[in-house]
This record gives sequence, C-alpha cells and structure tokens, in this order.
Amino acid sequence: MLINELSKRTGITAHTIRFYEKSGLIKGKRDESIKSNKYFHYDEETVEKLELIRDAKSVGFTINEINQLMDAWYNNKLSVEDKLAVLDEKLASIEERIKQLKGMKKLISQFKQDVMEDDC
Amino acid sequence: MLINELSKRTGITAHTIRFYEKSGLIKGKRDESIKSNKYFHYDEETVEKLELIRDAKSVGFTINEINQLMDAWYNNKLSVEDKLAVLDEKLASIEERIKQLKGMKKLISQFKQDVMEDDC
DNA sequence: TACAACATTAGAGTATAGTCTATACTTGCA
DNA sequence: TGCAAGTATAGACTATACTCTAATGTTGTA
Repeated sequence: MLINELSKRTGITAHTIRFYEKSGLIKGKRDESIKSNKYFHYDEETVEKLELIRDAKSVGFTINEINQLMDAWYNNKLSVEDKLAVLDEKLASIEERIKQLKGMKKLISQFKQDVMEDDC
Repeated sequence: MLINELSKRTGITAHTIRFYEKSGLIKGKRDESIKSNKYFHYDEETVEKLELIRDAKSVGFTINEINQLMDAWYNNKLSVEDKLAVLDEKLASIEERIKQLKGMKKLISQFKQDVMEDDC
C-alpha cells in the first residue's frame, strides 16, 4: 500500500508518517521493477507498527524509546537476551510511572478533601 | 530567601527557576524597602510549589496543566466549584494514563512471553 | 577597596516532536 | 490529453521546556 492508504488506515498524516520514517521507526520499500517513480510501499506490519507507536507515545515514550522497543519487537539482529533486557527496562519504567501517578492521585485527592472541608 | 538558596534547597537551577517564574508558576517578591537592588525573595511556599512542579512534571503534566493545578491549590480567586472541577479533571487524566500504562504493560509482558517461547 | 560570588534581563541556542510549504515529478481519470 | 490528486524531498516553522550567554549591576569579604 502507498502512503495515502497507510495514512487513512492509521489516522496518522502522511507528513507524520514520513517523519517517523526519517526517524527510523518504520521502513517503506521501493518497487525496483517500477522505474518511473520512487514511491514507498508499506505492508501490514507497518500498520501494526504505527498503532504501536501511537500507543507507546500516549503513555509517554519518546521516539528513541519506541525505537528500542521496536527493535526488540521486530529486529532479529538482537539476541533474545538483549530483547528481554529492553523489554524489562520498559516494564520497569512503566511500573515507576504508575507508582508516580498513584502518588500524584493521592496528593490531588487529599487536596480535594481539603478544599471540600474548607467549604463547610 | 534569594534564588540561590531556593535553587540549593530544591535542586532546581536558578535558570530554570527564573523560567518557571516567567511562566507564572511561582512568584518572588521584591523588598520595596531596599532600593539598591531588584533581587527577588522567595518563601517556604515557593519551595513547596517547586516540589509540586517536579512531581507533576515527572508524571507528564505540562507547565500549562501545572499552572491550572497550582491555581486550584493556591489561588483564592477561584471558587470551590472551579477548584474541584480542575482537580477532578486532573484525577481523571491520571486515571486514564494509569489505564494506558497498564495496557502497555500487558502488551510488553505478552511480547516478552513470545520472545521467551521463541527461545525454546 | 578590590574582586569573587551572586542577581537580573534579554535574547540566543538546544532538543523533541511534529507540522507545513515549496518545488517538482507521477498517476489516474474524464 | 489535460488536470486534479498523489508522492517525494528539502527545508522552514511551531510549540514545549528548558539551558546558556552576555551584559550589567550588587553584595560580601579578605
């Protein structure tokens, strides 16, 4: 599929998809048999990757971190140990974030109590 | 206390503190009785605020969101209803983030399983 | 009193993550 | 065949959140 279809399927603009391509997150292939253009072709895996990128971004991962994650996910040049190391590191950072969010939740809830009590 | 002491107490550089001041997150006072300089003086509440800023930033809140939060926290111009509205909104966004993080955790854990099974 | 340390302001620079424009070529359809 | 729609690339622009530099003035201490 070409970039326009990829964009429609993922809801991510062609501009942003090209930005991700330049950042190394995804990789389109050129059809060498077609000499008239230099259009990139994308497969189903790229759709999957873009969805993963969206999810990972929404939880606060940077492009760099997503790159590491995708290498563990799709890159077969990495050893199982290296993949597990990356995955474990990401899991730990997620745990840490959840912990911090819970702390902040507690803090705001407490303050909410205070505000309500002030009102009485 | 002057900016240098505030910086030492919070571990936040004077540059960044001034940036936060320009962004409206904190407010130093000038001693009108001293005419020879324009040094800003900060109180204990500012230390508290900077700690809150650091915590809120670490869970992903933007300066804009922190500004709203601080208004609910410290600004008495807001009504109790308005304060509660801000606090509830922040609580909801924290819940949402926790949910997303848990989803991502599940995804990565699943992939970790897959990687380990591939290894056998 | 010299001078290092500290304070302020304006504005430039950096990093991240896009977002948009301009230019130019290609393709599909009436 | 004409022309709108699609594609690629380079590079400019934006927003957020700092981070640093330069210029200039103030304070404390040996």
